[in-house]
Amino acid sequence: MSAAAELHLLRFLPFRLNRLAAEVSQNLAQIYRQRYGIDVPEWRILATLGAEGRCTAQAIAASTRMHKTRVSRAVAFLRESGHVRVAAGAADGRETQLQLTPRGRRLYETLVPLALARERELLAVLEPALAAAFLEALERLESALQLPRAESAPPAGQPAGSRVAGKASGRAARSP
Amino acid sequence: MSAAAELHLLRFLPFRLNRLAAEVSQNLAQIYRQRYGIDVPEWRILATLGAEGRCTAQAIAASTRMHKTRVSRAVAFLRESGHVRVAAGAADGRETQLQLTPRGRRLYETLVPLALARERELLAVLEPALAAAFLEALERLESALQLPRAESAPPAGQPAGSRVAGKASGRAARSP
DNA sequence: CTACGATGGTTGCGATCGCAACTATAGGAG
DNA sequence: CTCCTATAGTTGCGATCGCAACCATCGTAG
Repeated sequence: MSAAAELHLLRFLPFRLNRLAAEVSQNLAQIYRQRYGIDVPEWRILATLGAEGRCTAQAIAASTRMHKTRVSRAVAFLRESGHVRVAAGAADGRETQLQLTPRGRRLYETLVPLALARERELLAVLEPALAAAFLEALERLESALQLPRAESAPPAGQPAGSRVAGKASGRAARSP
Repeated sequence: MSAAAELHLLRFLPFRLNRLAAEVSQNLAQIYRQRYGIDVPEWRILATLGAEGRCTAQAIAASTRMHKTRVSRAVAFLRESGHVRVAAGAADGRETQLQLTPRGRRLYETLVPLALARERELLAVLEPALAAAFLEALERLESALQLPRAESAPPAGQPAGSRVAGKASGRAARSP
């Protein structure tokens, strides 16, 4: 009866998930931190606004599960740097509709290909069937934990974005 | 042509991994933070020492990929709280061999079942084949990113710890 | 119209983290 | 033996984060 289970950290799922996520994030974050002067929270806001067009800070916080203070500060930074501005039609006096400026859009369009390339690079180490299973499992876990999920299934073969672009250019660097 | 690639954050793998890991971690961390007064870094050290028996701070940092200052501070805390002590046979004057005190061992043996239960609970939302695929994919990704991995495959059915010992019980609560 | 609870967003503050610098010991090279 | 470099571990410091408190506005009840 008195069986104390042994636990090897390197086989413990929560630890492994954390470590993997941290590693993946750091790789990617370093690129847009050093080259474009933005950090993870800022990137998430750019990505949300880039896809959604416009939404409130509250909506960003809800879908990304970032704390609202984190969103607030990152938005303040992006507004000062001219990547984000408040949208005109302010229905509710409390909320602030946000959207990308042209400059923010250019930065977004510069970052997206990098992000997608990194994602593909990651999934490339899994053969297609395994990758599909992995994504399926991810979806299940997210569902079980009641995390916000994208509605429709991604176009087969491309887990995240899919479209390609003629555009490339855009020079939206920063540094402070 | 200027169709910029769209990227939906909710389908973007690095983001999803981060969010999932944070969610899983937080769930678990809250338990041993509130009930036992230890935090994630401390837990990782307990887990490492519990399984390894004894090792240096450097070894802990390497295998967990925590920054050495984080390890240093967590070890300091665990030593003050009487869960960890320096082991006798100090070969090298620079390093410090660490090990659990009996009290640390009791806390470890209290936490392990909670951790394993949580892990099982998580994997239970995946049917066995999918869970196996998920773990396989995880392993591949870790390998691709050159993260430290456990050597031998886990006994089928039990992803993490498995072994039993004679010891059990112990009441090792704390709070500060 | 005024009062009041709820919500969107910001700010003060304490805690944590990582980097860089530091101390101390180890292990050669001359 | 002394110098020099590398490694184990600690500490000072600035940056980030989350919580709680706060401000402003909305919606509703009286």
